[in-house]
Amino acid sequence: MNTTRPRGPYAKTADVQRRILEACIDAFGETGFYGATTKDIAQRAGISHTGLLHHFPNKETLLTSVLELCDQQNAAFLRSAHALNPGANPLDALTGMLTVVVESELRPGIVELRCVLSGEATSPQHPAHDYFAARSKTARSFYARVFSALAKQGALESPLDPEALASITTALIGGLQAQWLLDRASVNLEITIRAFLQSIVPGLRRR
Amino acid sequence: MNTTRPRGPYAKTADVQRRILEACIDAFGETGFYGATTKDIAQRAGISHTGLLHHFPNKETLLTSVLELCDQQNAAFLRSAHALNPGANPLDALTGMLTVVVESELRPGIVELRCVLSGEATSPQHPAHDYFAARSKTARSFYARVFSALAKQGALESPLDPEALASITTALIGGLQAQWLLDRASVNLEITIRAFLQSIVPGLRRR
DNA sequence: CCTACCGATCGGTAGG
DNA sequence: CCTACCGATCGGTAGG
Repeated sequence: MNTTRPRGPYAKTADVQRRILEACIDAFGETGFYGATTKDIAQRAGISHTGLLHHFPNKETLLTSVLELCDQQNAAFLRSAHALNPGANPLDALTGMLTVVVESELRPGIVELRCVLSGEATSPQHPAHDYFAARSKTARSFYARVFSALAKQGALESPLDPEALASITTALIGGLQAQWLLDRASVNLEITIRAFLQSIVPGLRRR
Repeated sequence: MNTTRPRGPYAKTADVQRRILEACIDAFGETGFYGATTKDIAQRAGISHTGLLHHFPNKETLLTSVLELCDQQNAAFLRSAHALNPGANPLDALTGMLTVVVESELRPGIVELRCVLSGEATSPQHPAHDYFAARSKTARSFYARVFSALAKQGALESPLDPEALASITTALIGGLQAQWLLDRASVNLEITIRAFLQSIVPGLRRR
């Protein structure tokens, strides 16, 4: 029985842990960190409550683990799209980030997770506060480098400086995702974000 | 004893209920609807748990009441700024909304409340889901009328249509407020939003 | 608007 | 002695 899973006694573990984190995406995405219960997460994953706590010792570890998983998946995709080097190919970076947003529409649970948790995490005492604060800073500096590189090439058409555009782009994506979750019929994530980016980066119009 | 409070047995009630709703702003803003407890809210308001439930029969009523209060305060301000008639004075409407955002910085608790609750409320089963969905629609149609009126006057300088700009403006404000809560030092709400609006509405630059 | 409580459920841990 | 769990239950606290 050769499957694609790793050999040895850890094959099952990786599988179960993955199912647990998928359950976390749903549970935290629906009611947030505070609203979710470890017992409900265990039930969704198809294991007992104590079985859950064998793999992840407490609720907070579930939170940090699921955020780590999402980051790894995002990073893996961006690497494969060669979109992580903003200085070298700023246009690729922008289209790469756009594709991530479009792909995310296929997994609304991920969008809900980020939306609900980032809202909760604005409070300093939230266990994911530092994570989201750092993530926000990282996103803004990423876009700032993209827009700076574009400006140097004369490919930026806006009276606003790169830092302001970075802040605006980050806010726009987050805010639009929230809008989309509230009313998926009348909000088109891809078209709206692309239209905004094209209005300030003419080179994006030919893609 | 003539004070500024209304006569009769209801004077104290209005006062207590106001303190309760202020406590709700803090509690819901810190941990969301799910994370907040009615006992904690009672304590913050300086009354007993059952005393709280005398004024508001359950947790959900506290939520709807506090959202109603915020809406009333916003509407009262916008009326006084003559910013609620987008067709007549589109520039006044934009500067009015900008002032609301700036004023909100003086009460971070209100910004946190909206941020945390709107995140939680993206889930359809949340008691404030319909409220935030309707609010989002209202905001977008308001800005769509503002930008349409500006376009008719030839005062709109953007390749994007009024509906897209409305969606972008709404998303930008919400997203920037979230960014500001995570890092107040490096995000300037007023300057960033004003800069964006000025980049598409030249008439705003002279204000 | 208080003290005194309820049915249930919380996050986490015991022994096996 | 390891892993992957189970049924039962801990001390406290939830909304009402």
